[in-house]
Amino acid sequence: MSRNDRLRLDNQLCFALYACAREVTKLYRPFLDELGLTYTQYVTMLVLWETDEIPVKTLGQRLHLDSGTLTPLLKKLQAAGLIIRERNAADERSVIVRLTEQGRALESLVLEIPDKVLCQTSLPLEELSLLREQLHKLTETIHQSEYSNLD
Amino acid sequence: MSRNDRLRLDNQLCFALYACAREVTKLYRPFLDELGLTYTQYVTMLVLWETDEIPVKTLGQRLHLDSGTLTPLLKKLQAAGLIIRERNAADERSVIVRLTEQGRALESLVLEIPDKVLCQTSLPLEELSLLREQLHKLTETIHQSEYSNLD
DNA sequence: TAAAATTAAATTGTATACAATCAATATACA
DNA sequence: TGTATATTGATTGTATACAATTTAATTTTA
Repeated sequence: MSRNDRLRLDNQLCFALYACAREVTKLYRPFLDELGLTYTQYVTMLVLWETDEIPVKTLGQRLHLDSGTLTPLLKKLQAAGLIIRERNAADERSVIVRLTEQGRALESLVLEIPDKVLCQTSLPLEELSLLREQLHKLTETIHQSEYSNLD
Repeated sequence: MSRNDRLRLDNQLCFALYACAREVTKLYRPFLDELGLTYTQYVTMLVLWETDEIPVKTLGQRLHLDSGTLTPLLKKLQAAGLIIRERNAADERSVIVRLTEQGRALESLVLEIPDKVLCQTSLPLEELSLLREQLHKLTETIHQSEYSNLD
């Protein structure tokens, strides 16, 4: 690749990711708006539906988000009646997030959303699945290299 | 895929994109910090190095960003002396963004960054290139479907 | 075991994102 | 021509992201 081409926006993997992530997120918005959830709140709920009673720390590791993002977001979910936050009695430094009945019930209203969104991409399921695996791999590799940089 | 699996975070293409995009962006931060640029400011500069003297509107289409994001960002780039913003004399509704000498000079300091970042992903170039193409395709498909929804 | 180091959240400050609205300008067309 | 419509940026308000710092609790260690 020539010196010039290397900086072309369309040759940047980072920009392809950045733009694509935002476009896909936009597809979720109309569905999530109906439920009063933002996209980040939605993925947070996905984790909680998988693993209830989880420390903020673990939630952050799962979502690649820190407390600066999660604390205000979780306060909003709590204000909406979907979760409860309480200190871990065994270790008061830790805050445990727990679903309310209402929070648990919301899962059934969300079940169809991923399919509806994927349909709009009009790509074969297999291709989407492959893409997802490649992204996981890349994310993991980067994450590993970040940890190894802590030496 | 079972009813349960469909909502698993790790099965969501959207989350794979969302997390991966943020991880890759983080790889740029140390390099961009040295130059006093944020990631969004960096991709904005990439467009300007390709196409100088561009309306805000076109810049937004290229970056998939609207004026709510671009206006304050461009004011910061102007304050940093990298660009000039001026109304188009031929159409006063439009604002033209133009590089300063300093803005143009910055390109040479950025040339090596993409390679340095990609190295850290330790993926074969060919694989990265394929991934980029798939993302472009997906982004375009979504974008098209958004336009067709305007009926 | 008391001081030092570590850990987990919360807080603070800066910079996006983006929907919704507004204001200025330009265009269409009756 | 004169007005309705459309276009372009700017503004406002809400919600992330994330670095850096602070606070409180726990663990390590001299």
